Amino acid sequence: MTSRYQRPTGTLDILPAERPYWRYLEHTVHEVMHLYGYEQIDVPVFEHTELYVRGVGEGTDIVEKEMYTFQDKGNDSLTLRPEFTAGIARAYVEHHLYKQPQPVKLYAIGPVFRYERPQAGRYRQHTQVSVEAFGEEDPALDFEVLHLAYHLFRQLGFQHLYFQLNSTGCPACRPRYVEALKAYYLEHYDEIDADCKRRLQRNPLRVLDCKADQCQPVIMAAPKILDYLCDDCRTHFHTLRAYLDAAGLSYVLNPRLVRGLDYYTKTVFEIWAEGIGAQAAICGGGRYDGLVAELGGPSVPGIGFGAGWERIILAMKAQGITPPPLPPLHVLVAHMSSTKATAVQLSAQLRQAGIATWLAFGDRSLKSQMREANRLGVAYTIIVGEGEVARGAVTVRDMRTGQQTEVPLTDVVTWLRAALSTSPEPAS
RNA sequence: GUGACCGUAGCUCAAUGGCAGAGCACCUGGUUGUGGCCCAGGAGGUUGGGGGUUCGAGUCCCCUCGGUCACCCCA
Repeated sequence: MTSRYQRPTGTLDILPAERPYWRYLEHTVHEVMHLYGYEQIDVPVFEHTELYVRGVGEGTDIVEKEMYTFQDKGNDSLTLRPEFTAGIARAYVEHHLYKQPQPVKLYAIGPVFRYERPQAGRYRQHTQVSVEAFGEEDPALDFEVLHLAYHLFRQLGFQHLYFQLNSTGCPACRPRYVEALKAYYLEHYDEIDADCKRRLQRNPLRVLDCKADQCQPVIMAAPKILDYLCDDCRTHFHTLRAYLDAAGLSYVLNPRLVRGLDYYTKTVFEIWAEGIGAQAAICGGGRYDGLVAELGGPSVPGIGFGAGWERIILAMKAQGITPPPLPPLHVLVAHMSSTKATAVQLSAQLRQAGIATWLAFGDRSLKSQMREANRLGVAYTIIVGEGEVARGAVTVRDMRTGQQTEVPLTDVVTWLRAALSTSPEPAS
């Protein structure tokens, strides 16, 4: 049957079979965040449109063509969040968190929305964990954030990931670099493709990560931003690298790494995974020292990153990382149709006693109910048979050994608790 | 927004323009009340939708919807 309704383009239903990945990610993220002293925050799924225009930047693709913007009934222009950082920075300012001891270290988990053409690892609604630390310019904080990301992925079981690191300078030094880059590109104007000609006008730094073969020689010989950093940025970057090197956190120095959001300053980084298509970045972020001020707050530095759940899961599958399975049910209650009433009451008692129970429905053969029990992987099947009920008892079958025991109804809970505690690993 | 490829059973896929099929999954039986393995049987389809060509369309053509992948860009 073809379904009358289907999910909107670029959205995902996460069916039970997929859930273990999500549960595992969520669990691991909370654990690692706590380990590094980060606290969870939740911000609205939509904000005033202006926040993103100011925060993310007017000329960015996100703002120009990817936002889900709508008018509400009060004629306010609202936008489904296309990223977390602006909303979290807004909350930081709105609740005067800059008056608390700094740095304020936060993380958030939830859906973000961008109107894009879907492809491998890219969806219109996707899930991110966003990590943000405000109020500290010490490169030790950059190190901490990078190390947190590294730790998170190691904890998840990743072996082969590629850390990409760069510095994009600050308002003091970046303009000089952009001028130099533009001048260089104008000299090579007829060697670059149409996209790059357009980038040169709109967002010059982006020419650096052009993928067109034609542009590669030009990129290779282009001026490097690291040669243009001001003293402050250079010192910051070198200190961070020293910390990373000492910690044995290996990375690729990638002078072509630039990011599409306007707020980034100094440190920028991404983590790439293989085997998940063209959208290889499972994590991306950097420092945004001007953002809080841009949003009307005090001049407070910040750094953070976002990591995309769906891409992480793709990468896990590509690398053969499987999440721990959910625990199966403890018991299935099977019955003859004549004993169903007893079975129904027993299932309620078992659940009240904390025993995970599947009740067989309908009037089916015991064979069929046993097959169901086998499929569910329960440790025990409780057979509510006529003879047993007449004696005030049930038969309990150990699904691993096949051994059966008649247990008085009044003792079933105690019996099962004892049995389940001695054999926590159910039959599979 | 641009481009390429693809829509057949719940899933993965067959079917030269000529009877819509297989494997897996599901259900039932093989045991008057017993799972897995095995065996037998069953159910399940508007071939995404609409139009056209043709004696005849899953197959060819057009439109449309959807998916996938890539570009742009991003997690």
